Amino acid sequence: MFNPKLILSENKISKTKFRTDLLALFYNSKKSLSVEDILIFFNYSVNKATVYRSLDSFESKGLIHKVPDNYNYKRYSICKEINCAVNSHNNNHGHFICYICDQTFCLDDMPIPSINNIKGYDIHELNLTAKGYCESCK
Amino acid sequence: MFNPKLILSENKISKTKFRTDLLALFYNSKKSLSVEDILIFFNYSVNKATVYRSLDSFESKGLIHKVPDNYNYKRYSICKEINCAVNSHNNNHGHFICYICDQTFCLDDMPIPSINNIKGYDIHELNLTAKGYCESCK
DNA sequence: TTATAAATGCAATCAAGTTGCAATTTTTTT
DNA sequence: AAAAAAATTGCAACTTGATTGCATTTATAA
Repeated sequence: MFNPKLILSENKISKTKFRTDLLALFYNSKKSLSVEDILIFFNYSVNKATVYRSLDSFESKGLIHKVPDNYNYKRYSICKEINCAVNSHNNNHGHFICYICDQTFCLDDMPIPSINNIKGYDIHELNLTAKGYCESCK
Repeated sequence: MFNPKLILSENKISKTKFRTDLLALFYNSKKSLSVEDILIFFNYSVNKATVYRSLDSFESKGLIHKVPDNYNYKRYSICKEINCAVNSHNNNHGHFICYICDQTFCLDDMPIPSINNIKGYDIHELNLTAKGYCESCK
């Protein structure tokens, strides 16, 4: 079981009501979350600057990671990977974006090909994004 | 050999001086082009709205395609793929973004794994973006 | 050549995201 | 537990890539 307050403590983030609830939201959500998603969830009772700053904070502590978004908005998922740490996310999984609901899903078990070099490019990162119809929309 | 004016004609795009030059620029450039790149090339003698509208026009006719950009700016490459057509780009190749120069390159011969289905997702598109050091920057 | 359509420049506008700052809340120190 | 220090919040202003309306110009079709 996860304990949002404990996790915030361990990461030296102040346990305000909003940040505790936001982290719990991430843990309970199977979906990734955009800033708009979060504002809607909290009924716009929180300022957008606060949301952006909380997300920055969570991300820099390795609690959440950025995921690709259909419209290039900021969008995050909880970090499930054990190897995630401050500024060193194990983001070595693919993502899936649905044509219909625009939702982004982490494909934790999608195999990422290991290519280090092609045509002289020195490859250090490889991101795979699939698009199509998700389970609920197909 | 390519003939910008012919290509514009074939695609029912008016052969203005700017659009002809812009298409030639894309054909002659090994690199992808951002709006800023284009404005610099034309010494800011053209309005940015014109640039955006020209790019939209070229893209919708399948002459250029959007490529990923390090800063999420709009960035395009010439379509080399034979199968590219109006609103149906054969964008089935990888892209490489350089850590240093932020340039985006098309990896035409990068193998894209063919995955159609994973965990119940109905996959129609697969995009691979590599990052690292390009030939000039490593 | 004339009329019809497309492209251009300019300025205003839009929207996601950021920043400065004072006020509030949390955490640490005494 | 109270005081001091640090972190968080709300608000409004701002930044910036991109878009839009509209009058003017240029290109294409008749």
